[in-house]
Amino acid sequence: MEKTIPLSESLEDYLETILALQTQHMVARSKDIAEKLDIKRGSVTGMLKKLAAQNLINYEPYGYVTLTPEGEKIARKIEYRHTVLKDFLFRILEVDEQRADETACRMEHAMDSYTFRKFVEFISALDACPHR
Amino acid sequence: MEKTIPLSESLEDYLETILALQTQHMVARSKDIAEKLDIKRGSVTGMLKKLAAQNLINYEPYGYVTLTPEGEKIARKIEYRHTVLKDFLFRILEVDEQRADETACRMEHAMDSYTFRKFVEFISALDACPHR
DNA sequence: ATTAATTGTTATATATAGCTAACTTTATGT
DNA sequence: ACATAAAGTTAGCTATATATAACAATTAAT
Repeated sequence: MEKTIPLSESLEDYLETILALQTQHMVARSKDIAEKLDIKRGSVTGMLKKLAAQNLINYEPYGYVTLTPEGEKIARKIEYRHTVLKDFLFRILEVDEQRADETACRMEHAMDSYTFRKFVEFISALDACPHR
Repeated sequence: MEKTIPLSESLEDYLETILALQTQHMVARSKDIAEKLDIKRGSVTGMLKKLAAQNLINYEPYGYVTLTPEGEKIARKIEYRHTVLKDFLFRILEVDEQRADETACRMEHAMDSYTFRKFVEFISALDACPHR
């Protein structure tokens, strides 16, 4: 049983970004991670090592980065939250898309799983309600 | 025009806590701030200096702490967000109160003012809707 | 195949925010 | 008033996450 240290927001963002890049290009390159997160290349290396140390990514120096199954699980969770939150902000609150995206990015780390589940139920109920 | 450096989440939490203590006891004591935030006394001093340096609190070594008008303005904003978010989580999502409180604590820093305004409008509309 | 450009890494430095432990100041109890 | 307790401060340490700049490896171009 590997102890599951809760990940920092930063590390969660890295996983989410790696998933997105992997989806587009099969693998993630350090440079692209840096660009997406608006972080310098040099800083990325250290974070990749941390993720690798926790078995969340496959990382070899100078190699491509891919998610391990555990890493992908977490990344998909964050990605899902991002999608749901952005949809709420954009479609329901009618916030402009860029702002919705940025705000979702921050909010996605703030809810525990239980609360998030309740939130999803709430949105479903809302969408099912014909009176709006 | 003082440049308004955006405050860190931590500093916002300090202001919010100081407001709460000030409301209860007229002034805030370092020890009580430490307790509320679950942070050691020693750590609080440094943060109070930062807040004082930005003119958000009145701070004299060994003295009581109070909010300046600017500090109070920010503190009330955060407090309001906390209230609204907690209410949403507790009353609407039906998350238990403690969890609602903790989650509100994290979410209150994640929304920009515009998005939050939209959120408040949304909740008002929701409460006004008789079909639920 | 060399050279040049790009990408990745390393080492060092910075900022934030926390802790501990020793110390100082202020407040309390008798 | 004096001793003790409580509160506040300080200095030094830690961890996280970033940046910069020099260097190494890889890739691309001719």
